[in-house]
Order: sequence, then C-alpha cells, then structure tokens
Amino acid sequence: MRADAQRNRAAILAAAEVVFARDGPAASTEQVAALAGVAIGTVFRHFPTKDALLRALMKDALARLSADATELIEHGDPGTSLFLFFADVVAQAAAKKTVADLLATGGPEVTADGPVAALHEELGALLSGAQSAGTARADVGLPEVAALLAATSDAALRAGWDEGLQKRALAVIFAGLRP
Amino acid sequence: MRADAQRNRAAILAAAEVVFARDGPAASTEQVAALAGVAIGTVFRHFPTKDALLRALMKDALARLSADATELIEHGDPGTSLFLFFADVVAQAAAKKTVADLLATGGPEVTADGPVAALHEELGALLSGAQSAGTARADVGLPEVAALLAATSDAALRAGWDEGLQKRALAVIFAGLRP
Amino acid sequence: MRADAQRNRAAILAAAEVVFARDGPAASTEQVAALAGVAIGTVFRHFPTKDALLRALMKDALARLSADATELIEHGDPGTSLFLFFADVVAQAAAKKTVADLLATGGPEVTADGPVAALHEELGALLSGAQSAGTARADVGLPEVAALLAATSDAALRAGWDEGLQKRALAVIFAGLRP
Amino acid sequence: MRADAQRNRAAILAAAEVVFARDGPAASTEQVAALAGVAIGTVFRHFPTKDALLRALMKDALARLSADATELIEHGDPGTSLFLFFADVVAQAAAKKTVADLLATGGPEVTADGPVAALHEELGALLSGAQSAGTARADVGLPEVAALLAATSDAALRAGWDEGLQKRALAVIFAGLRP
DNA sequence: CATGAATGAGGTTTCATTCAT
DNA sequence: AATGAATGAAACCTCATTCAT
Repeated sequence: MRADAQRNRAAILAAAEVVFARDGPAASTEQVAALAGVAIGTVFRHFPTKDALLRALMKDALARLSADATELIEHGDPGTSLFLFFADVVAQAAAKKTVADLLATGGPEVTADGPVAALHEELGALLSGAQSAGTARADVGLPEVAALLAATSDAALRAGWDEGLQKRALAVIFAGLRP
Repeated sequence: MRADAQRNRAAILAAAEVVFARDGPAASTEQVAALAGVAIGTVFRHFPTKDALLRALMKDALARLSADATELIEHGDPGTSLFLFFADVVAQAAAKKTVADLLATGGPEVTADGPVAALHEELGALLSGAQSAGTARADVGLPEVAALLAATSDAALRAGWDEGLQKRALAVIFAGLRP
Repeated sequence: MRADAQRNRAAILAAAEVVFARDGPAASTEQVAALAGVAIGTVFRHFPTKDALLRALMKDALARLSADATELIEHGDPGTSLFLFFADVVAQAAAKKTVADLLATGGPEVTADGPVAALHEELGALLSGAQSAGTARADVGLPEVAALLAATSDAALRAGWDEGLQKRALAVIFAGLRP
Repeated sequence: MRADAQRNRAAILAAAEVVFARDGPAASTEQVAALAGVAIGTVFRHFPTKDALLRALMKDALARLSADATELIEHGDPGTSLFLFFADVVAQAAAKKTVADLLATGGPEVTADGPVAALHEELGALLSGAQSAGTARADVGLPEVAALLAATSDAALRAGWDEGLQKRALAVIFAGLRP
C-alpha cells in the first residue's frame, strides 16, 4: 500500500469515529468522506461496504482496549486492575460511541474467535487476578462481568452519564463484586 | 374515534413494537403497516410522522412500567419490591426494544415533567421502601439506581441476555445495593 | 335536495373559493372540507371529483360576471359600459383567484357552448355598444378585448396589482381601445 | 465540474423547461429526469430540491431576456425597440412557461436586487428611448409597462394565444402607449 | 345524507454503491 | 489510486378517492 493510501485509510477511520459517534450508525458515508477530506470513492476503495467500515472501526477500538488490558495484566496491581479497567472503559465510552456499540453487540458476527474473544480472555485474566488478590468474590463469573461492562459502557455513552453518575453507578457494581 | 380506528391504532402500535424491536428504529414504516395489516396511509393518519409513532410507542411502554411500579408500591413487600421491579424490567427489555430505548434516552424531549419523571418518582418510592426495610443501603441514590436499571435493560435487549445471564448480572448489582 | 344539503353545497363552494384563491389549485380538498365545516366525504358527495369542484367554482364565478354584464347592457351607458365592466372585472380578480383562472383558461374543456360563450357574447354586446357610441375604435375585435381582459385580470390577481397600478395599466389599454 | 456533469445539467434544465411548460410547476421531477435521459438521483445532485430546479430555470430565462434587452438598448432603434422587445417576450412566452411565470411573480424571493431588477432597469431604458424618440407617450410609467408585459406574456402562454391574437392584442396596447 | 377512517398510487428526497474520467 | 458524477432502490409522506359506520 502506498504511503498516501495508508494516510487516507487512517483519516477515514478517524473521521468515521467522529461522525458515527455524533450521528449514530445511520450517518451517511459521505459525511465521513467529507470530514476525512477525501472523495466518496476513496472511502469505498478502502472499505468495500459501509458495514466493513463500521467493523473496521470496532476492530480498531477493540485493539486499543486489548492493549490497555494487556498493559494492566502485565504491570498492574491484580487487586485493583479489574476495577480500574472497568472504570476506564466506561469513562471512554461516555465519549466515544463505537466502543460501547461494539461491547454491547459484539459487533456484526464477530463473536467466537476474533478480537472480541481476545478481550474477553484479558478481562478473564483481570477477574482471576482480582479474585486471587481477594478483591473480587470467587463466585462471580466472567460472563456477568463482561455483560455488566458492556451494559454500563453503552449506557454511559447513550445517556451521557457525567463523571459523578459514572462513579456512583460503578460504586454499586464494584460493591457487588467485592467479597 | 370509531371502533375500527381504535383497533387499527392498537394494531399499528403492536406491530411497531415488534418491528422496531427486531430491526431497530431504522426499520421502515411500511414494515409496520404490513405487519399491522393496514395500508401505509393508515399508519400516517394515526401518527403523522415516523417520529410520532416512535414517541407514542415509548409513551405506551412507560405507562405500562408505571402501572407495574404503582402496583408494587401499593401492594408489594417493601423489602423486595425494588429488586423485583428491577428484575422484571430487565426481563421485559430482553424481549422488547422500546422499553430499553426509552429508559436509556428518556425518549425525545420528554425529560423534565412527563411520564418519565413519574416513573422516576415511583422508582424512588421503591428505593425508599427497600431502604426503610433494610434491604438496600442508605447511601445509594435514585440517580444511580435509575441509571443502572436503564443500562441493564438496554444491554439485556441489545445483547440478548438469556435468563441465566440476567440472573447473574443482576445478582452482582443487587449485592452492591444491599447493606 | 334537502335544505341542509343545499346549505352544505354553498358552504363548500365558498370555502373552495377562499382556499383555492389562497393556495392555488394544488390546495388539498381536505382544507376545503375543514373550512366548510364538513367532512371530506361530504365534499365528494356534492362534487364527485376535485376537478368537478373547480369547474363548479368557475361556473359560479362566470354566472356572477354574466349577471353584471347583462345589467350593464340593459341599463348602463353604452359609451362607458365596456370600460366599466373591464375595470370591474380586473378589480375583482385582484381579490379572487377563480375569476382570473377561468378567464385565462376558459376553464377545463368548457369552450364552445357553456357559460363562457355566454359571457363572450355579453362582452361582444358591450363592445358593440361602445363602438356605436364612438368610444371604441371600430377595428378592434372581440377576441383581443376578451384576451386582454383575461390577461389583465389574471395578472392583477397573481401579481397583486394595487389600485393605482390597475388604474394606470388599464389607462393604457383604454387609450388603445379609444378612437 | 466535469464535462459530462455540465452536459447533464444543461440537459436537465432543458428538459425541465419543456416539462414544466407543458404540465405546470406541479409536474413531477421524474418526468424531467426521464426527458433529460438521466436517473432521478442525478437531478437531485444538480438541484437539491425541486424548488431549486424551478428557481434555476427562472434565473436562466431571466438572463436570456436581459441579454435580448441589452442588445436592443445598445444596437436597436430607440423608437421601435420597446415595442419589438414587448412583442418578442410575448411571443416567446406563448411557447415557454417559465418566462411568463417569472415575469408574473418575479420568481421566488428574487425581488429587490436580483436579476429581476436588472430586467426592469433595461425595460426602463427601452421606455425612455421610445419616449425620447417620440413613439411613446411621456405620461406612461415603467410600472404599468412592466405590468402589462407580464400580464400579456403570462396570458399568451396560458391561453395559448396564436400569432394573430398576439398581434391584435398587442396592437391595442401599443396604440395606448403611443402619443 | 353525513362522517371520517382506509386505501394506495405517486411525489420528493436520501444514500450506498458503481464506474467513467 | 483518487475523484466525484451517476445510478436507482427505498424511505417518508401526501392526497384524491372509496366505503364501512
């Protein structure tokens, strides 16, 4: 891929994140092209379908989340990393739509193997760490933790939870997770 | 309003609930008409705008929730009513989209005074009841309870939480609410 | 026809005159019904078609014009009646749409025999009278007088000619008609 | 703009002129597209609204009239140019709707400053020329001349004045304008 | 007779996608 | 590889007309 093509791809993804966050997935692809400063044809050359663009967006967001999780698993404090990660994701979701959408739906058809599974594994590691450290109850499972993470992230975005509300709502969930 | 008109209005609302739950608010009004067994013009005679139809749907769902809450407040056990209501709403949301959407967004422009406020008041009564009965901590407030209710309802729908997942996720939140 | 039916017919015609004058022939029939204070079905019972309603409107307007012309022919001064009639029609047209429309188009398909022909005959009588009285040139014919009457009536309405403009524009035409 | 786009724009305007002249402004945009040999989307790419298309049509027609007037002012005989222009406009109007519509209404919102004012100025120059040359009375003003031009153009179109009728009707007006 | 709800064709407009330039 | 004009299906909405009440 040529250098300018690479640059265009990045610009399109960045523009798409802004546009779809602002106007929802029903926003028109031309708005994305306009914000990216390219012609509509260029968008479709890089992403053959609007859906492909949305999926690429999710993949990117997932990758970023996974990187954060990995960092915490490797260098964070096992007792607090789960809660830190949880709170971070919710805070990010309150600002960006895609993160939430992807967590909520798992994205279009990307369930079993893809990057979503990777993120779940990492979340599982964080949970195990907290359980070993005694800061999370042993009888809570990964599915409900992941579900609650998705639910709160999504809600934080859609309802526009402010920082105070995020804190109080998460306090309830964290209290429920602790022994 | 004539009897047949009344019947059609109800049929349209019922159809809209199904269609919008299945395909999201971007679903076409014609699908609603088809499922309701009426012509497209009839839908627009009853609801002059697609938006008006969506709003009517939310209003209906809200009314049903309020009725349930009122019933619990008046005849339920204060110690368990909050949790019962919470779980019921989430369970319903897992089947119907509008309930969740409305809880998440408060609906278009219906924020301060309308039926949303009424529901919040009722939720507040349930919370107070639980706190008086000693089954909910005194330091949790209505805003976070409402926010968590909206978040879990919405997620239950979108992600299609099965009964087991609903139960486990709510168990965490309920544990966090208890003293 | 029952008395109330008669009353409804008149109310519909009156309403139609107002509505179509205000919004043009593209105005909806329901607006007419609403202004007349009847249901839409009643309009269609009296006039089986929107077109029929428009035609009836023209027929009425024509009848009124014919009556005025006849009155002038029988009791007016031959030397001035033509000019008086001309100016009157233009003045009325400035206020009501249908008169102008009908003069301009002759109405839908009503050319040879109907009330339009009657009006033309009367206009011809007025012209002859003026020519005999020496206030109109002998070499102008009925067709151009009728055409100019239609043109100025229509324009007076559409462009909203005020009284002063009507007077000055007609002064030119009258000067052209005089010997 | 690309060459093919330019060609399409012109084709659409030409088709619109024909279609709206034949069927009035209520004619459908799809007819325009069909006659222009393009898809409906192409019409809306060039003119984002049906109204925009109608306005563009008027602007074009105005420009052509202005060009004709300017030509006459600069190179024509002052004594006859006014009458020539008047007759030409009426003759054209008998064939094309837009010319007449625009003269009658001034077009949508284009009143004070736009090209309509320019045309009025040019008409004023023609009138002054005729008055200086002694072929028009000194006491007729631009307003009534413009009004009569609009009225006759419009009527010539709507009523379909044939050449003979145009000639005789204009003869009356020209006689009224002469000293 | 009157009512007004229902019909459904048709109109305007949007937008994902294709393809000539 | 980029451009942006063209396509055409499909969405929303209107309205003349019909017909059950």
